[in-house]
Amino acid sequence: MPELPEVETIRRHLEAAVLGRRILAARTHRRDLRRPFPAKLATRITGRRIAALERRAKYLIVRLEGGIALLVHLGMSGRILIGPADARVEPHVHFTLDLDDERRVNLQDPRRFGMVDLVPDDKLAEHPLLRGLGPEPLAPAFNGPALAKMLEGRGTSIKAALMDQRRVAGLGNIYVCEALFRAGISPKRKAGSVTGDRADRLAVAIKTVLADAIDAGGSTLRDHRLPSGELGYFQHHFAVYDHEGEPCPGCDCKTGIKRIVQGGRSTFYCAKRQK
DNA sequence: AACAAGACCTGCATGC
DNA sequence: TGCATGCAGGTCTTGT
Repeated sequence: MPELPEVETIRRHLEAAVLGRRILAARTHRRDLRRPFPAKLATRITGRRIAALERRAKYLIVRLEGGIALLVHLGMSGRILIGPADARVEPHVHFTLDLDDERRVNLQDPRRFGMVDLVPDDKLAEHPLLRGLGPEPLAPAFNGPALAKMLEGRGTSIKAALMDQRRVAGLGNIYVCEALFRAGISPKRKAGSVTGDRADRLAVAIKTVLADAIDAGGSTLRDHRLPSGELGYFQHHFAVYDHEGEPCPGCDCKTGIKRIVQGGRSTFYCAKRQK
């Protein structure tokens, strides 16, 4: 499910809804997701207040008082929903936090590709899952030259390079396709050939598509929900993603939007407009 | 070292 | 109706 805009949307809504609340009870409802839940997780976080909500790439970081943080990844199908603390636990809800205002935070993830870890604040920066991540694309320092440098010498496709979290952090299949369309760059182009003006255009396209998607609450194809249960609606603004066979919104070409497979994932693009 | 392919899981749409 | 197939927002591991 979630790429950077979906995680950022969830982060913002959680910040408004649960910042400062105390965890009265925490429960895991199975022993693992993609990886095991940390040992004694519930015991170690019970009684603590939620001190900050942050995001790095597609990871949500829930800082708790006392110098520890939950590191959460939502995989493909994960959501975080807030509901009443006395409600029945829904199917596929694997982790719950009962708060001091009679509400419950539910982590629901049918495919269980997500994960939760518990990390001391001073160990976060060197955590194995965060250590190797590339730059945040919405940071001011991310620009054409910085992007070109990350892509320098890469023989792989620009599509595959942008999907690689070590190069740019937080992009996934949807927003890579959409950014390449906005920048007029073919997904098949060699990553290392994206330099100069092209890299400038791509950096701007990445920033704007992410910002637009965050403004729209992310994209709900199937699973993504805001913590309130509301849908995101950026899917209505896709130019190419999931639009195989439809006319290209940017030109009058006859072929329309094509779908190819790169690295086992669908890529959508306009062969005329993207070079 | 870089890159592609396979594995991990469930649910849903499609077609026979 | 039932069953098989393929596909889905991501990463991690394995093999070339």
